Amino acid sequence: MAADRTKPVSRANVGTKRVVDKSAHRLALLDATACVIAQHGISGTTISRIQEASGLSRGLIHLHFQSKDNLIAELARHLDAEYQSSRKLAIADVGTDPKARLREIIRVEFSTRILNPGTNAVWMALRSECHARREILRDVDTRDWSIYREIFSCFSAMSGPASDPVACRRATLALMTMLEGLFTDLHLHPDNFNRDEAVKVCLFAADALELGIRQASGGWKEAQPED
Amino acid sequence: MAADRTKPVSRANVGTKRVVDKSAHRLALLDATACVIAQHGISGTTISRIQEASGLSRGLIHLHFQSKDNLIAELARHLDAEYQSSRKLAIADVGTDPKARLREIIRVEFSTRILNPGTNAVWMALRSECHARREILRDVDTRDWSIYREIFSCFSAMSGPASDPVACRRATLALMTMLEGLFTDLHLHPDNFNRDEAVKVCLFAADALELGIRQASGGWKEAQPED
DNA sequence: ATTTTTAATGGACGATCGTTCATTGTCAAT
DNA sequence: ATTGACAATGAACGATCGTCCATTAAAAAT
Repeated sequence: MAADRTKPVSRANVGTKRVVDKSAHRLALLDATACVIAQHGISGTTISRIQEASGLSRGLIHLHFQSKDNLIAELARHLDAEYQSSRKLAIADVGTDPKARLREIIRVEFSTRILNPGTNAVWMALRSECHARREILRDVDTRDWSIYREIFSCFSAMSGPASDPVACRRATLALMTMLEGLFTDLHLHPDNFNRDEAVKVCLFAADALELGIRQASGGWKEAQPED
Repeated sequence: MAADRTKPVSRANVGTKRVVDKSAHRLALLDATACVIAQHGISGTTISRIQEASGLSRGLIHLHFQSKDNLIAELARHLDAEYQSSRKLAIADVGTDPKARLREIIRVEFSTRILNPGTNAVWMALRSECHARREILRDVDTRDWSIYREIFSCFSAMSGPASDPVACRRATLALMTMLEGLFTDLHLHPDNFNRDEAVKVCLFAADALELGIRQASGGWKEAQPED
């Protein structure tokens, strides 16, 4: 038994029950914070309310996160990471057909996993404060520009080899900002918002934008070779 | 002179120098509040900071507005009224040609009078809190749906008499949500944002959406009668 | 010239804010 | 069984919050 002493004890407690509980508390606090922000707005978000919503003790908040500001910054990081992984997982096994890919990219953005009134309200709140809290800017930045490259390549591929890159760029920005605007709509009208109709609006716009790219790329004759 | 006594004194002091000063202070406070929100976020907006930004006395805030919450609600009303009147004035003398009208509607939304980083940040902040502050919901609601009717009628007229109303509706929503999304972009990237390019993206999308409506309305033959 | 009315001031109030820290509870190692 | 390490607690702190109100200043009415 004394031989164990030679071990550096290695700090590798990771995996014990304790550690699990700790990270569970961490998640519970992040979740509670999100709930409070969604319900009371960022200006009504206080440590007391977060404590109440989480059911955990007051001091725990400063044990896991050092300050309230840091808690909010970590929430931004957490939400961004969750959004990114959810999205990438959801579109991982879609084929290479650009039209099908674009449809799926749009559909996924409106899936309940990614877009729901609660989470969306938190995104809006964090974004509105991005200048007062510089550290969250990267995490709330239009949900990452990786989606830009994906949509751009879809439009490029859909519109044929001679597609005008400027037109593709504008179509991509148009669709991306549409998604943003629809999220705002959901935030303002959580009860009236119709997911299916929102998807249809996007799909209609995607088709229209493809037509726009084709026209901008000059001529219609060779524009529909494989349709 | 004594005869004046018979007058009910009529409380019609409106127009005196006093009243003018009063409303000037009111505007100064609203402006200062907007600046503080834009700079510090809604969670960093305090009476002290508003006082400091306005240069007026502390008690004045509660003299003009009864409470901080009411001050913010009045700011929402004020900004909405200013946006509405600016917009209507700007597109008042545009002709009836639907394409020209639509172009002007878009152009006006990105005019510095209506869209600037400071005001836009306040819109974002107020919107994010619309559920915690129900009284401002009407004023921050996607900048009024009057713009919906205008864009819809433009698309309808542009796409010919047989245009599919469902397609027109979707195109209108697409363009409106694009505007929303571009405002979010300006908020997140006030330095990178390019007004002219934003307008071009919208105009490109408007053209594309017109094509989309035409296609959805069935056939191309009679769709371009006057083009 | 005097009174009345109203705008404006800013010090002070209690409440609540975010944070700290001495203490307690709970496992793992000995 | 005892010890050491760390998670967890919540009472208490000073700071700042939004608000109130006694007081002053200034204009209007007499």
